[in-house]
Amino acid sequence: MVDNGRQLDSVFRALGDPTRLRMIEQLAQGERTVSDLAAPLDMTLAGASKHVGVLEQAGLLTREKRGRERICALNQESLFAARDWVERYSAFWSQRLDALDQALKEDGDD
Amino acid sequence: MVDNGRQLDSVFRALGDPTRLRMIEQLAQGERTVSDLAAPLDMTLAGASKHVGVLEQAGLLTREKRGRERICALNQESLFAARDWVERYSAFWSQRLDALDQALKEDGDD
DNA sequence: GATATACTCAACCATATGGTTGATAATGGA
DNA sequence: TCCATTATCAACCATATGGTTGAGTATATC
Repeated sequence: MVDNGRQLDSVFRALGDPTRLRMIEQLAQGERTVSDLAAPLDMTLAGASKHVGVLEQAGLLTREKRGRERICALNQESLFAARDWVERYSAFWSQRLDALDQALKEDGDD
Repeated sequence: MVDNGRQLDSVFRALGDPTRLRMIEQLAQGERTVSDLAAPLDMTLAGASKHVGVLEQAGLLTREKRGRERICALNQESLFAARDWVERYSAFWSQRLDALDQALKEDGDD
């Protein structure tokens, strides 16, 4: 088991760009070539390719050569790692709010 | 209902830095002053303050002046927005994998 | 009032990032 | 074989980012 723990920030950084978010949304619906991903974007193919590279680097997708195309596919693991982190820390916070709530309720309970 | 939808990327970008991830982890345990957040970091207070600003800008925390201190507290909403997005698109992808699985199974089912 | 504390702001610097163009490689189809 | 398609690479540019220092503003404490 790899320690994904401390490159989570690179996953979030990769998601921190509207162009790349769109790419992920595309890929959630199935495999896409780099050209497919580039098509809806107002950008050169080379530019789009660089974005794909960032997502690949962060482990969010895989790129497989098939003929002269490169087929991109989502890689769940990184997405799940991000989800787990966010869930964990928003949950912590929720618990604290609940506890605070409880304390206030009991305090005003005379 | 505000359209948070299209500044999600700023939330992810804010999370895309290890220093700021640590800050969020701190804040998940309760309110903290800017100095509290800065203490464990190898960085000037001014530097830490800028990071807090980024998180505030992205809506991930609120900063409230109390005496000469600024009390920082997590703001669930942005965190939840991030969680929801990630959950949604990783789920889409899972469904596709399941469907593919099913199709393959049925195909080889003679 | 004088001084220390907590923090922000502005200016600055080095590096990273998002984009372009032009060249190149590899594959597919006429 | 010849050309078009798909994609990457390298070089370049402008702007954003992460950090610093030095100064300034409130607030607390002596």
